[in-house]
Amino acid sequence: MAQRAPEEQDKTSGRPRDRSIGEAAISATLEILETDGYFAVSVEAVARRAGTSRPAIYRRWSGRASLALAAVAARLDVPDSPDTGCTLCDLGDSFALFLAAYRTIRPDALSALYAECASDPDLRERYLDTVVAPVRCAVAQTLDRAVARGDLRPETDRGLLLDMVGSLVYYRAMLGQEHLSNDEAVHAIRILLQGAARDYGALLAHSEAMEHAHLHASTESG
Amino acid sequence: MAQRAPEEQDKTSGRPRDRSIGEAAISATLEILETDGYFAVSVEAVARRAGTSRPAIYRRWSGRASLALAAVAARLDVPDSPDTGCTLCDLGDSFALFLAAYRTIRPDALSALYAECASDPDLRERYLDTVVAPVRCAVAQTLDRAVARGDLRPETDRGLLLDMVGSLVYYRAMLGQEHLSNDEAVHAIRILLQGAARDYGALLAHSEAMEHAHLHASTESG
Amino acid sequence: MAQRAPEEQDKTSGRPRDRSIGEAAISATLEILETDGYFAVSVEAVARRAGTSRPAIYRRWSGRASLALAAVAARLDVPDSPDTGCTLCDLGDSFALFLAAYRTIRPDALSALYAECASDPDLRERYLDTVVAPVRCAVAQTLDRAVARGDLRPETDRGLLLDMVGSLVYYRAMLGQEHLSNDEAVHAIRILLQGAARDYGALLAHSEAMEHAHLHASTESG
Amino acid sequence: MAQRAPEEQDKTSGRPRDRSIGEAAISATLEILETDGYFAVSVEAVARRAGTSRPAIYRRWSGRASLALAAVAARLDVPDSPDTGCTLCDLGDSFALFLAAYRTIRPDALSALYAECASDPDLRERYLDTVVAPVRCAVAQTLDRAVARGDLRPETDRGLLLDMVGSLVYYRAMLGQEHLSNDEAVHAIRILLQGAARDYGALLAHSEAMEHAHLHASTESG
DNA sequence: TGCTAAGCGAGACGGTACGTCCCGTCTTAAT
DNA sequence: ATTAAGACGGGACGTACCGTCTCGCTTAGCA
Repeated sequence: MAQRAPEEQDKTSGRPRDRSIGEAAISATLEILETDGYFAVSVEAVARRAGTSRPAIYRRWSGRASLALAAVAARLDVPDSPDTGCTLCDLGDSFALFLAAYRTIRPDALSALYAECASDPDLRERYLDTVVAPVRCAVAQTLDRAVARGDLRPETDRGLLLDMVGSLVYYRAMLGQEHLSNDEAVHAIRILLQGAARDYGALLAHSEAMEHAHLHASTESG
Repeated sequence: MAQRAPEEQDKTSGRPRDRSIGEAAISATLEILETDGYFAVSVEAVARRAGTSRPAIYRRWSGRASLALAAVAARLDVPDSPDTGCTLCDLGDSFALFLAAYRTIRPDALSALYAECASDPDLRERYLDTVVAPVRCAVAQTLDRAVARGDLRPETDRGLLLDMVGSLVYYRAMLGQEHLSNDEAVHAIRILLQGAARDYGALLAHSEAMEHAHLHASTESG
Repeated sequence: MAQRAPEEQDKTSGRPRDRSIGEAAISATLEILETDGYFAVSVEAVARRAGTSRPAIYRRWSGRASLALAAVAARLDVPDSPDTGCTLCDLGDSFALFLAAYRTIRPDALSALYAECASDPDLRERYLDTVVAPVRCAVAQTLDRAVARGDLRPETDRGLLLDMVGSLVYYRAMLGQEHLSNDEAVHAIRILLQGAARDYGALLAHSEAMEHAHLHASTESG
Repeated sequence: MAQRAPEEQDKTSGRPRDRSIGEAAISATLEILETDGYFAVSVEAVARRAGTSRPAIYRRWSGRASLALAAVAARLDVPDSPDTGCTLCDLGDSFALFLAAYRTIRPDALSALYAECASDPDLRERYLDTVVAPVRCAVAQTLDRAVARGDLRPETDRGLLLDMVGSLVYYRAMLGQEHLSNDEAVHAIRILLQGAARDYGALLAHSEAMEHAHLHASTESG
């Protein structure tokens, strides 16, 4: 009762699905989501706006939540984890990527969508995989590399640190009137790494050197 | 279109409102919330379980969200901010209080409730005041005292630190399968204060001393 | 699963039914019936054209057949049986009344409606009562009076005679491209009464005398 | 959009149509018609029961009505008009033949089928040709012979008389709980011919003589 | 024998209409 | 004036079935 996503059509016989309907439905959903919020999204309304019929929607998704999730997933650019060699920079870039991704989605849509997904295990998993995981995953890789470089204290609970980064973004993405700003992100990273890094000063120095190198590179290439 | 809370009845004439109906409705709402989750809460269901009629509910609240919010508010014990004189202990206690408070509410109920409140400015404000503010407020006082004692670095962004604490609790309260554990809370505080404290070692020492004093006190009184 | 007709609302409490919706539905049904035929009548289409919703229709009728039957019943003027004292005239008038009544309804609507009613005993009975019975009844009274006057041969099967009159009208009303004409009706009556009357010549004479009387009356009063 | 009957395949190339599919479909239709009535007939149901697919049906008929009509046509034995030389007997035999033919078809099927055919001119014509015409035609021939013999009054409207006979059978075949009985048919003929015959007594006498001859013949041959 | 065209079963398609649920409102009678 | 009762008008639901279409294969008849 959850996915039935368009991409899953591997059937050998039968009339092939009209791809444009699925796309129109996703577009319509995103429009409604942006214009009137999650609760204005209904299979009925989406079908109407997409110029199609309810059954055509139900053939592709199991209901409102599944549809909205697909729409949000289509909107979310899943960012690749940055790898500059500098833990501080990577973390900053990770934050920036998340923020960029979530900024395309109305804050309340996320909470409403999650709320509706929460009661269905399948859907909940898809939500976490689609919306939460990419963010966590990118940060996780960054942290893994930091660990590999020996930048973090050995006793640091990586999972918790992950949550502390992720939760901050989410908190604002879901509850906030506005998303986290870049300045706030930089500040938060400082606090977290001052607490978690083996030698924050060294990281900072490295970062600044990188920045200079980058500036030089930019200057030279420019 | 939002509150119409029971306490607002100032009418001078006519049959007075039966106060027990409001109470029964709140109880019924809490029961349904715990048993079957937020989406099982409907004015219909609450009226039925409270042994009253739908219009009687609508006379007191504007709808499901308003009603559920009132119920959650009734459930949440707003904790007083602890003041032990030790920043580390205070922060730990603050965490513990929030966790205790939120633990009485199903994680998904919070996100669903917020989602529904988000579209109505009045309701949204009430939600933030009722559910979010107490947590933030208690931590804020703790942080203020820490600042007053000179325990934090001067450049620390107190608001951001506040969000980092609050968001962690919320993140887990709303998204998590389970709420934050005490161990995780302790660990998180360590990271945050190692980052934000002027001298984390001193705070730690103070805390341990307090703990010993407390242990002695307990021992002596026991 | 059949009637639930608007007139049956005797409830003591609760919001009273909006009478105009029922009327609009009947009107809409009649319009569709006339314009596009029985098969274009659907609860959906009627609700749309009546500017209301499907449930509002279902609250009043059990479905398409029931609704269409009510509409046809509203259209059919149930004629009073004529009583001129002249069997020939009465029968002629009866025919004319039926024809006038059925002429307001598309021939194919009757057969389609009956076809759909036939499978539901309740509905079938209502159909017979509403559409068929009035016609039969009026003729039956005419024949009864003829019998009372001694105008018919004693061995005549009154029920069969009734069917022979009714069937002729129905046959044309349901199957025919066009309804029975007045001339055909007069001719049919002659055939039937020549066969069934004790003394057809006397009836004819009587009828002509009546006609003259009527003409004189008309002349005198005119 | 109406017939597309199996016999119309004149294509010169390509795989020829599998004749057995058409036959299986007709059989399946008749079975469903008898067992569950007209409304249980659907292209889907027929295809399933005939062990074939929906498109295969649609290749042969335009839809349910067309299919059902073909099935009914296959069932109806078109009776030859009897010619005994006796008007009364011929008419009685004609009635009997119709009744026998229609008795093989559920009364409600006729009205439902006609109702559905009525909206499509092509189909309507086919219905009249297939179901109605044979009956009318056989009676018409009987009446023609009666006219030729001088048995009917010259002023009799032959078409109307035709309708009076046909309508009576139809009326009962379509509307009735049960078909017309033989006794009723005899009685109806008496009424009609008493009205339409030049000399009913002579016809009656002739008929009785025939009957005797027939009895004798039967006796002799038996 | 190989090609071609139309047949075939299978099954999903797009869409209409269905009959139902539940929401939030309104009316009535009674307290 | 407010209560409990309960029906109201209506938005949306999820489903059944319609008639169509696409597929991959089969099957004749023409070349």
